[in-house]
Amino acid sequence: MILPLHEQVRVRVHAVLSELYGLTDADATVSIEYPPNRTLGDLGTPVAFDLARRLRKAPRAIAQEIAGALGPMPGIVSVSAAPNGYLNLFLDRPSFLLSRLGVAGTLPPAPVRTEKTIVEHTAINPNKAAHIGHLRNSALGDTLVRVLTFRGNPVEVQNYIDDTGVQVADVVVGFQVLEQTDLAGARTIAASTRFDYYCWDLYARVTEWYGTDTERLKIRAATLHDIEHGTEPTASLAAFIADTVVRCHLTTMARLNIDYQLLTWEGDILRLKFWARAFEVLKQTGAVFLQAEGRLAGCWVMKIDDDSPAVEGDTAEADGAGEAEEREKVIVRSNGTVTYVGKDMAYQFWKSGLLGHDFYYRKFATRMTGDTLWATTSDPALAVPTHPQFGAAAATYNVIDVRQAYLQKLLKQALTAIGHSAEAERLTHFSYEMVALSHATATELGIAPPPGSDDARRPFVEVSGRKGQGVKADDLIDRVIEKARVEVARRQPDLPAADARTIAEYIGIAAVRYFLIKYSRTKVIAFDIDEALSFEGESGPYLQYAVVRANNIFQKLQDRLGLDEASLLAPLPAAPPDAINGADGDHELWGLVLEASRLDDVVEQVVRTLEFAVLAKYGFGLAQLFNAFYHRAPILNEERDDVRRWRAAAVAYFRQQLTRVLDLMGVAVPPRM
RNA sequence: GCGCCCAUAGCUCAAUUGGAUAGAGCGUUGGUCUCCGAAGCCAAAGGUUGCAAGUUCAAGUCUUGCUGGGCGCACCA
Repeated sequence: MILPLHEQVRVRVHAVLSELYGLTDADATVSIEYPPNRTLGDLGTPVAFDLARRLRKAPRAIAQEIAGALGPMPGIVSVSAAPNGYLNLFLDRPSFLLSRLGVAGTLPPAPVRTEKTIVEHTAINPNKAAHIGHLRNSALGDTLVRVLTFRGNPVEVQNYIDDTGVQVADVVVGFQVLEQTDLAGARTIAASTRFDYYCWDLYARVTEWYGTDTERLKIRAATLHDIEHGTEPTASLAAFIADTVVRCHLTTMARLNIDYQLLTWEGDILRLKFWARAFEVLKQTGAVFLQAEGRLAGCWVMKIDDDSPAVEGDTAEADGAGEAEEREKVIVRSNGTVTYVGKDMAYQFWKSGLLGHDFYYRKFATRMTGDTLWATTSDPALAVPTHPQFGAAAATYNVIDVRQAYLQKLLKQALTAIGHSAEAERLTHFSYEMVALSHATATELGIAPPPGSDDARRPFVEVSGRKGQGVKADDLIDRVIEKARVEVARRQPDLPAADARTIAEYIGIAAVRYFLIKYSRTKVIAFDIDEALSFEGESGPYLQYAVVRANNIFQKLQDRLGLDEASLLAPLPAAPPDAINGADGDHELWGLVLEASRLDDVVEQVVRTLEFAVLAKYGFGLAQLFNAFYHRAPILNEERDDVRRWRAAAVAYFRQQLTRVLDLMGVAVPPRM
C-alpha cells in the first residue's frame, strides 16, 4: 500500500507551492512517479517542469526551492532535487516495511465506498458450448469484479441470458426438424451426452441446412415467434435448451473461478413488459417519436447524436433531408415489434434504477462461495420473497466486445435523452477486441483457409461459431490441464496421481486466465494453442512458481529451525537496518519491497484505464524481481541474523502482495508444483 | 461515404496515459543445479517506434495529413 504516501506528499507539495509562489492546487498538478532506480529516490515528481515557464526559472532551481521548503514529513527521510529538475524523495525503509507487515506502526484505513456498481459480463447465447472468445469476456469481467471489490466497491455481477433470440430458435429447429424429436427426446440426449457440445454440432448443421434453401429461414421465424409468445410445445423445448446450456456454461466458468450473483433472462424482460414501461418514458420525454414519412414511416425512432465535429457546411441544408434520415435508429418496427436495442434500453433503465419496475426472483443454483445464485423470473408462483435487492446501481459496466460499441453508445444516448445524463456518464462500455486463431492453430484444428485466398493472407484466422469452427472453452482447459499434469508427473514422479491432477488444475487455470488478461483489450488476440499451453516465461504459472518458492522458504525455516514468520519478524524494529537501507550499496531488497507496495496504485490505474494487462505485467515484474532476489540473497543459509530477518521480511511482504495479485486474476497458489 | 481501433526487436506484446537510458517473453547464441526447487537465474545479439510535418522544457504517447490492416454504421439479435 503506497497511495496514502502519495497523497501525503501531494498535499505537502501543494502547501509549499502556495507558500513559495502563491499557487493554488488548480494551478499545478503534482503527479507522483517512481524514479528509474533506487539510488535516485523512491518517489519523485516532475512538478518543477510544469512551473518552469510560469515562474521563469530553471526546473532544477524550482525543485531545489521546493526541496528546501518541504520540511520533515512522516515516513520520508530525505528529499533531493535532481540535476535534470526532478524532485525526488527517499522513504524511511524499515518503518515502511514493518508497518505494512503489521509488525510495527499503523496504516491508514482503506477508503470506504458505498455506491453500488453492476458488472454485466459473459452473456453467451444459451444454445451451444462456450468458446475461447467467450472466455476473454468472462475473464475480463470477472477480473473487473475482483478489482472493484478489492478497492471496496459493492459489486453486483450479472450474466444476461438471451433465451428468446434466433440462436436458441435455431437449435430448437435442429431438434424439431433435423432430429425429428421433442422435449422428451432432448431430455434423453441431455442425460447421456455433453449437451452443450451436442448443441454446438447441431447448431452448425442447422446453419448449413438453412444455407441450402433460404425458404427454410421461414421456419426459424415461426419458431422465434412461438418462443416469444410462449406457444407450446416450442416454448418449453426452448426453455429446456436454454436452461440446460446455461448450466453447462456455469460449470465451464466455475472451472476458471468465475461466478455470478444474478442471471437476467431476456424472456422475463419481455413477459414482464419492461419494454412497455421504458417505451412510455421514451415517448413522454420525446426521446423516441413516430416517423410519419420517408423510408422509416410508421417506425418509432430515436435520433442519433452525431458527435463528430460535423462542420456544418453552408451547403448542408440542400442535401440534408436524406442524411437526416440516416441518423435515426429504429426502436419499434412498423409492425409494432421492438428491436434488440429497445429491449436493451429497458434492461439498462432497470440497471440504472430508472424503470420503476422489478423482476421476480428465484433461486437458480448454489455459487462457489456457497451463496445462492439468483435468477430473474416472471412467474409470481416461483418468486422467492426473501431475495437481495438487485438492479438500481449508481454505476454500470457492460462487458461486451468492441463490435457492440455502436449499440452501447445508443444506450448512453437513450439515458441522456430521457433526462438522465448523470446515469449516462456512469454507464461504461467495457469493450475489448476479438479472439481469432493463429494460422498454426487453425491448421492444427483443420480449419485453415485455402492457400491463396484473402483469408489466408490475413494475420489471423477468424473463428465462426455458426460453422462450428473454433475452440471450445472446455476443450482448451482440458488440454492445458492435461499438459500441466504431464509436466507435474515428470518433475515429481513420486507424487500420487490424484495430487498431480489437483496441482495441474491450479497451474492450468493460471495459464489460461493469465493468457486472457495479458493483452491490451484493444488488441486482437491471435490465439495460439502452443503459446497458451506454455508454462515458461511470462505466464500464469511463472507467477505461481514465485509464490510457491517464497512459501517454501518459510516452510523450511519452520521445519529446520523451528522459526515461524511472526517470531522471525518480531525483533526487527530493534535490529540494525543496514540490510534494508542498502548500506553496502545494494538496494535489491528494498526495491522488492517498494515494488510490492505498489499494488494499490496499480489497482487504481487498472480501474481508471480498464486495462488489466497492467495488472498482469505488474505481477510478472514483481515475480521477476523476487526470482532475481531469491538467487542472490539466500535466507536459510545466511549467517548474519539481522540480514536474514530483513530478507525474510521482504519475502513475506512480497508473497502477501503477489498472492493478492493472483487472487485478483482469479488464480490460486498450489501448495507445491 | 461516415465513425472507432491497430501499426514499436525475427515473432507476440509492454512502456506508470506527455517524463529520466524504449523494456519483457518467445526464438537464437553462450553460461548456470554438492548450494532456500533449473516451470528458475546470468549474459550476448536484436530498434530511424509505418511515413511526413506540427505542438513544448520534454513525443512511442498529443494534433494534422498520408500508407497499410481490422471492426462497425439493418425495420438481425
